[in-house]
Amino acid sequence: MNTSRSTTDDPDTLDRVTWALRRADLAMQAVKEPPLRAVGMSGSNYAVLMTLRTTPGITGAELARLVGITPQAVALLTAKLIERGLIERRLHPRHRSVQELHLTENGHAELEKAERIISDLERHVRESLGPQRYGQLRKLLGQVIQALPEWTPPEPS
Amino acid sequence: MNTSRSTTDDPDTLDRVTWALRRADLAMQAVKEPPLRAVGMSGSNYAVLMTLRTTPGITGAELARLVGITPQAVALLTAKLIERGLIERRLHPRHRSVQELHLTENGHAELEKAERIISDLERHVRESLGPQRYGQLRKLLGQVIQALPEWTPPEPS
DNA sequence: TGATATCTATCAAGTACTTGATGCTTCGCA
DNA sequence: TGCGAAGCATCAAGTACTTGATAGATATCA
Repeated sequence: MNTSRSTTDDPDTLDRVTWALRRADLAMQAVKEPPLRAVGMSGSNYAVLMTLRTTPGITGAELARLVGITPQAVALLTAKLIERGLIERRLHPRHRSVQELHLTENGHAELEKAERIISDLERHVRESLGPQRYGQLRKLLGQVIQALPEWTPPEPS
Repeated sequence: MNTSRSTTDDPDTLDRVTWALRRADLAMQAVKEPPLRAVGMSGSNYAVLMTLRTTPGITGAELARLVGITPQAVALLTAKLIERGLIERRLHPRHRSVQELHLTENGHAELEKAERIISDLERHVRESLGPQRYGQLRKLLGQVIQALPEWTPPEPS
């Protein structure tokens, strides 16, 4: 728990947004993983269920792209979640081999437990920053997400 | 390459900073991993070398905490980096069994190749956001990193 | 000085992914 | 209508970590 040294937080490195973003996400994972595990939900599980809630009926491949993992990994994850009865597969109306993924009733309930933890963390961040800067950060992150895909790596000189 | 659908970017989910942060880092990883690999450097490698540059003489355990992985994982990573001649171990002045990690001459040079890529990405983000908002984002992320460890998870009601 | 606690490194075994390759199904087009 | 291209799912094998446990070295304090 002592990050007091925090040598990586010196201006030289943190003045890069790319690095600050990485470190911030890392710190976020570090604090939210343990309580999530306590309610039986890993970070990946949460990401999958959360995505499934906002985009019901998504296919495995689409899910993979959104969460940032491979289709194979999705297959493994979903298999376990189906076994636990948190999600279910239905037939796709057009494609027969493709299968839609949906949250079950139980899945919604379990997700809600995790949500209580995350929204408390969210509240803490908002109160630490204040509503003004909290809103700014939210907006700026959205803009970064939009801007990133436009980038093309430089030619090796 | 088509993230045109982007269903997870809707206001309902992205209005959470915790989620936006995750997605932004994911998107960042997605664009920077391929070019980094092209110069023979994985994301973990880069993080290790970068941390070692700003904090020379760090121990494996300290490195593990800063990068957010286990000491065992550090041992595996460093073993390969030593084999490639990018870093080296020296004896710790006080503890005999503890070993300091340092970047080699070669390591600095290789890191520089990766740096060219990252700083180009950094430039793109800065130009997309504009200097004003870029600076804000940098500052806000720093504040989030500081605020996170203070949080304690809620009691299960 | 010597017992206890702490921090380091590392071995062993398991888990969560990855890259690579294949078959099936639908779609666009001649 | 039939051919080729593209997208989805899944099998197999390898890699990058993880949790769990152990041993050695130093600091703390009675």
